Amino acid sequence: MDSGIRDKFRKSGYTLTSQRRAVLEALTESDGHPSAEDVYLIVKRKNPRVALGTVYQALSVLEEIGVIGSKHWNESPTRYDLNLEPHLDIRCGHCGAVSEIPGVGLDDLESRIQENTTYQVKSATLVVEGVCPKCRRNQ
Amino acid sequence: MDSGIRDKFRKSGYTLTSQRRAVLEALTESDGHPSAEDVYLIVKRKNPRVALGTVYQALSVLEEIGVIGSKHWNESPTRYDLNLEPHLDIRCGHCGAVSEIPGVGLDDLESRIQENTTYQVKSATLVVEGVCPKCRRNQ
DNA sequence: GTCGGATCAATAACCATTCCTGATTCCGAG
DNA sequence: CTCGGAATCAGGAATGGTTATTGATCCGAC
Ligand SMILES: [Mn+2]
Ligand SMILES: [Mn+2]
Ligand SMILES: [Zn+2]
Ligand SMILES: [Zn+2]
Repeated sequence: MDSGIRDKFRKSGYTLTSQRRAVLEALTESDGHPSAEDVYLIVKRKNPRVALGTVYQALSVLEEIGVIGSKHWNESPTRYDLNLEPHLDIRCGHCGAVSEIPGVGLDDLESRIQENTTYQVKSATLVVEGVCPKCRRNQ
Repeated sequence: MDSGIRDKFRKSGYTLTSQRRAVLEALTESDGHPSAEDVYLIVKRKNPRVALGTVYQALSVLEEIGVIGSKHWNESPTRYDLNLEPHLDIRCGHCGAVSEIPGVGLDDLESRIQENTTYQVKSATLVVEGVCPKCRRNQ
C-alpha cells in the first residue's frame, strides 16, 4: 500500500478501512477505468458480503481525498481511474472500452481557458468518444 | 423559422411538428443552455398540455438531425444549445449557470487526438466547471 | 372521406446513484 | 482490558433524469 495514500487518509481524517482498501485493490486489478459496478463485482469475488452502496461510498471517499479520479461520458456510468495526471481517455461508443491517449499536450489548456472567462475555473475535462479498432473491424 | 432547419427536417424524413417548433422556440427564448426541464417549463407557458416526455422526444429528434447540440456535466441534467460550432461552455458549480467562453482555439484539438490513438475519434467535448462571478461574491 | 403510418400525451419502467436506518466495528480514555 | 461514543458498514428504499410503452390522435396519400 502506497505511503502517499496513507498520508492522504491521515490528513483527511478518514480511516483506511478494509473495504476502502479492497476497492483500491479492485481498481488496480481491473484493467483501467472500471465503473462502480465493475469494482463491485471484483470486490465481491473476495468478500461476497459487500453491498454496491458500500462501493459507491468508498469510491466517493477515495475521490474526495484525492486518491482516485473519475470521468463521465454520456450513456455510461462514471468510470474511475488511478491515474490522477491530466490525461486523455477515449471511450468506445460500441463496446464501452476506455483507453488512455498519451502524447496530446493539455498543459496550458486550463490557463488558456482561465484567461478567457470571468469564472474561476475549477476543472476542465476533455471527454473523447470514438470506435475502438476491434469494434471497427467487427462492424 | 430558419430555412436550414426546414432542410434538415426534410432530409431526415422527420416532420416539423408544432411541438418540435415549440421546443425550438423555447431554446431561443431561454437565455442559453437550458435543461429538458427548463425547456418543458417554457413550452408549457404557451401549451400547458405538453408532457415532459414529449419534450425529451422532441429534443432527441432535434439533436439527431443536427439542429441543436447538447453537453453533459456531472451533477447536472443534460444542457441543450443552439450553438453548433465547437466552442467552450463553463458551468458554475454553485448556481448551475452556463456561459460560453469565446477566444479559446479548439480547432486542431480533434485532429491532434486522432493522431495519437488507434480509435476512430467521433467527438471530443471539453467540459469546464468553475464558479461564476456572482457566486464568488456571495460566498 | 378512408386508410395506414407517424407522432403525440401520459404513464410506467429503468438505471445509476444517493439517502436512510439500524447494526457493527473501531478507537481512545480510563 | 473494557467501556462508550463515533465512524463506518450493509442492505434496502428512495431519488432524479431519462427512455420505453401504449393507446389515442393527427396527417398526408390516394
Ligand atoms: Mn485514464
Ligand atoms: Mn454553448
Ligand atoms: Zn469497441
Ligand atoms: Zn454561480
